[in-house]
Amino acid sequence: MPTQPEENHIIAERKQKLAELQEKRGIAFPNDFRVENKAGDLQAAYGELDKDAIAELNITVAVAGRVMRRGGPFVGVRDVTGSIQFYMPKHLQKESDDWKLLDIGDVVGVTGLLAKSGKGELYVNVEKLEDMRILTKSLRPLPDKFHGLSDQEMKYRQRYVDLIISEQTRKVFEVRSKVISGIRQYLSSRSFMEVETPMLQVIPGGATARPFITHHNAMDRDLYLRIAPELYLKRLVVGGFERVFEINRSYRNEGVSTRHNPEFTMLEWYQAYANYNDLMDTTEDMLRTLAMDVLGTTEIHYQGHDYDFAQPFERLSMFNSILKYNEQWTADDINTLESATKTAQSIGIQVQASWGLGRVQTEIFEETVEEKLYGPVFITEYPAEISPLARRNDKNPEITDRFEFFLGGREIANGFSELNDPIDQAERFQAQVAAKDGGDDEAMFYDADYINALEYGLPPTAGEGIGIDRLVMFLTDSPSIKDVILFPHMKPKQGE
RNA sequence: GGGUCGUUAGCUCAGUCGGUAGAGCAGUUGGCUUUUAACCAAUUGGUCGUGCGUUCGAGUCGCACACGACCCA
Repeated sequence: MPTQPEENHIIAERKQKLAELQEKRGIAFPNDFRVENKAGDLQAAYGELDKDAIAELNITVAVAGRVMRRGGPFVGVRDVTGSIQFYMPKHLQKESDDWKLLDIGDVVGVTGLLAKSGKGELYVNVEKLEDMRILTKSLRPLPDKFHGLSDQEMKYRQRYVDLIISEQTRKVFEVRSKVISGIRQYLSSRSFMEVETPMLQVIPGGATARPFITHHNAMDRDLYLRIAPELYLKRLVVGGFERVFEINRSYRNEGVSTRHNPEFTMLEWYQAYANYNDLMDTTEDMLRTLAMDVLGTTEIHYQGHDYDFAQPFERLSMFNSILKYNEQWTADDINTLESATKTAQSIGIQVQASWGLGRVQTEIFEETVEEKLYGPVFITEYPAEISPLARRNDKNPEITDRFEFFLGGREIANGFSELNDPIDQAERFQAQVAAKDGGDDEAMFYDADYINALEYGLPPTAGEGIGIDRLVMFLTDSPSIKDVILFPHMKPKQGE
């Protein structure tokens, strides 16, 4: 496994340089430099002017950043907004300790006159010895300036190095930040209130998933990390906050893959006096708005396929989607428990005796349809059997007013009209408990306080969750969830 | 959990049939001084992921393990 050693000759040399800085300047890590200008602002304001025009302006600037490139007397410096170079005249090179001890990777503060080189690049012309200072000596060499970091493992484990080196990586996380602030803005402007609900829960609810267990020492009892905020958010709607949302982490004790990280970020929002059709409309509008605001276009390229959010999103029932993507079957093959079981078994699904028609259809759907759903598409009419928190459809109580939203063959969102009948909800919890007792460790717990809340009366409400990580993957053309999480889960290395 | 591939200098990578460990970048020294992956000359730098085995001899062959990537469940 590739790892940087504690020490090598380059690190030893740089430590020696740091000691010299300490000796010659007294202070090795100064913190008195005042940044007056950002590189990106200077490029935007003066980058287009010609050499003489800039000289006439006679502007003194003070910039700071990390040294990324050295070319003789010219040194490229990057700050959070962009890059600019400084020029160190020959006579100062001979006198300046900071210059002699300078390495790529050091953080410098530079003051001088703004100028433009013969090649048309802006630079800061250093004129006095004290105007080029090493602010932070970097002891570790940066990766190859041309090839960068190609080792995926090091990119994930040492993200700080990846961020220093890779413009592409910085861009991904800038998009992520804009997506999240864009969602906040979108919902806030529509009178949704942002709230925070417990991550440490006595009864983990709101999803079918295995939770992480942790321990509270003072109470001497186990607690669960939440698998979803759903049941708490609906308690708030009971309390009268008619529109609430939360963007935060949930935790699921599952395997790690290109689509799963044990901790992931979800948006959930709940709206009283709305139903699942309203949610689909909102989802469509929100994603369209986000794409425009964050990427500046509704046309998105993801892993070899093109998508256009300007077009209406497809809506298709689960039942019809199975037929659409499996032309060899007719409705009769999947519309009774007997025929659907036969169909499921024909494609290798091990049908359990306890499964009803809805569960069997869902398994067929997941096996044969999901990965083909490039979308954007809403799959609707999820069976009640696998939707223990969703409202039953008025015409067909076997299905619910629920949908899942797919992009690029992946589930991105899940929304439904909320089940607000406390008696039905209690029965469905009991069915989940029975499944749990039967060995399904993803089944839900019985949450008596949630039933209590429903008994006070949950207004007719619709709620939805969107996986932010997967959405950001899509918007940044990232193949792995690890690419959109700053510090993704990695196995500890031996000895850690 | 299974399969395939990968792990060699700080970084990016070569390494033939099993026979003294290589390059570019970075570093060091000197030169050059309006460069644009700066250039010129010289030069330093290695637990070949870890362990065991086969062999006179292993970066190379075998087995096990660790971590990662991809695919499958």
